[in-house]
Amino acid sequence: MAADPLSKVFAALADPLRRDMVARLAGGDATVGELAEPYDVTVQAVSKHLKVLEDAGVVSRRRDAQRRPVHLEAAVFDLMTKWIERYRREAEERYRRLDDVLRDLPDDVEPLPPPTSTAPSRRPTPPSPPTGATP
Amino acid sequence: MAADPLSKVFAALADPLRRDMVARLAGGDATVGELAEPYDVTVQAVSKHLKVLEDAGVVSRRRDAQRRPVHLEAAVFDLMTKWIERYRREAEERYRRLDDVLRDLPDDVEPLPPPTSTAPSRRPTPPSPPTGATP
DNA sequence: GGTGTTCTCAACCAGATGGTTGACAAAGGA
DNA sequence: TCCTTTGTCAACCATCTGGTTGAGAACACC
Repeated sequence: MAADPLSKVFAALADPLRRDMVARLAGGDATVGELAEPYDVTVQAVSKHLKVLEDAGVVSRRRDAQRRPVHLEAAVFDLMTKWIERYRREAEERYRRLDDVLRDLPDDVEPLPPPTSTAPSRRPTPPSPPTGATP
Repeated sequence: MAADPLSKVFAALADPLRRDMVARLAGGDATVGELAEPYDVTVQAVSKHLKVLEDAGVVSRRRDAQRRPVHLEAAVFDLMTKWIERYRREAEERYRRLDDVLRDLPDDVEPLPPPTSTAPSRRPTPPSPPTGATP
């Protein structure tokens, strides 16, 4: 379970029940019992889910007597959006450039059938294999 | 594996090797062999990873003779950012309001010690239990 | 002190996941 | 035609995951 932060956040939100809890926590803190109430699972299961979310930094827990109010940490979302936006933008940029190329083609050139051949070996960096792609 | 789309996308990106492949695909399409090259795993393993990404709609594959060029589908990222931004905004909104309340407190009220008691039972809606939080 | 409430920990189980090897299909080139 | 390249499929294996039950810790209240 020593995964990188980004993997943990994505994995934490890959579960619909956990996403549902996050959605509810966006409306205010809640105890474990309150969170478990609408679901057809034991409190223990919910407690495990919360541990996953906490481990990923998505939520934090205080101590209030025997209760453990859960609090949504909106900050981690930045981590994801940054990663997503980075590569989305890069990909879109690439298509914009491709469009330019196609538009600027002199008329006597055949307009390329389907763009078959793989991108011209423009691999940006041999991205240091399994580092987690989190530069 | 009949998970909802959002779960599939999050799960697909929860693996560092898959995220790394996405990062590289943002720079241009690539074949399975090219993608596998920098990693210390078999081509079969990479093929499996690509199936996960394809199943989640993150990539698509063409057919080019015996090659299968892989293409990044930037569109699915919208799905994620929408979900993320929605609850991030909701949570931040909540804190803005909390700040307002604290600022507008009459001076004779004790400024609240550490904010201990759970949020005032303001659970917005019993959010239709295990629907997947994908409204 | 005893009781009830809230929550976590440990052990267990079924199913998913990520990796391997081996076989094979499909296409290009000798 | 035969061989090589490229990739998938199938079987197998170890580990992770999400659920359960049972036990117990920590605290409030009688």
